[in-house]
Amino acid sequence: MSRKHSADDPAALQAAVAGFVRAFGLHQTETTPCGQPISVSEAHAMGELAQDGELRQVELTRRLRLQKSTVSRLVGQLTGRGWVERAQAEDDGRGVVLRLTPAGRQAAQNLAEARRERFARLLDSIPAHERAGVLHAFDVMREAWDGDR
Amino acid sequence: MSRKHSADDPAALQAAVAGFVRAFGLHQTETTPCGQPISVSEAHAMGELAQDGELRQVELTRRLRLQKSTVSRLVGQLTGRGWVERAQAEDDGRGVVLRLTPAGRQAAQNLAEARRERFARLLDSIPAHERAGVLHAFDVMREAWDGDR
DNA sequence: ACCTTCTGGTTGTACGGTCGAACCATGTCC
DNA sequence: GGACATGGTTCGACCGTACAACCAGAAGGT
Repeated sequence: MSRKHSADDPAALQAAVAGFVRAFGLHQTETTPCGQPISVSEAHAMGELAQDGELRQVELTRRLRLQKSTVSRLVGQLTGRGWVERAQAEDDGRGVVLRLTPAGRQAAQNLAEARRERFARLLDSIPAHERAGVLHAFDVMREAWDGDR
Repeated sequence: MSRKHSADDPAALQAAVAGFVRAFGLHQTETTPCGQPISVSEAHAMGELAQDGELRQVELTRRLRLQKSTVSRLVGQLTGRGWVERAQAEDDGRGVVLRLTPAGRQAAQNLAEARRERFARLLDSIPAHERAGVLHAFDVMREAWDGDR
């Protein structure tokens, strides 16, 4: 596929990442790569909430790496859908605690299922002997990126 | 980082990809992950043009996986910056051929350099023995994604 | 030749995600 | 108690993308 490139050539890595990004359609904002009618950030937010049960809004902001204003609006949309409810933090009068409603839990489950199916199909297309390596690679990349940013 | 997960668990792959996407800040539209003051799509377009020298607009559309209207506007911006010029295709009266201007070539070179530096730093943060694997992983992912979409 | 259909591009319109700044309330520290 | 920091909200703006309508040139059939 890619032209001759050593593994130590930055251009090779760049090309590989760029290809991946484009293929996944990560610049298309209003649809999740898995085809769900929900924005990527919303999907991520739902994932975090489903996983943690309860989450401080500021913590969600940190995890999503967005501005607090953006997250505020984002959460507003999710509550608008009836998926999330806000509550006052007990230990901090300023804080907002986010929690999934029953409908939200259902939605998160559906999202997770769709995602699981999509990724299961994807996984099927990855030769079995490559899987562990691929998985590992993304972790390595994320850590490396965080490490020197 | 992630909890115990087998390499055959779709959720593991999903989590790995999600983490990577967020870490790279791919939702920030008007800055390239490398910190350049240019949109991701513009950067990709410049890369393609620099690589091919000449490119039919429709081909660029295909490679960037965008709508033709979006690309038309995108190209308009690049010509506005004086980086790209449009010409009539010789073999097709409808077609538009895109070419970098000298300034565009310079800009592309600067972008490439910034990208190279960023990825070189990133590469430095990746243990040497992981590099080939990481590189390979992105290719595998892209192919797998294309394969069953 | 003519008509139809397809294809490459452009323009208008709308939508939606993100940011920055201004502002408020609460917590924290000296 | 005053100064500063922190968590949230609201407002205004920007920009990338999609969809639809439209146009002009190409391709193919009759």
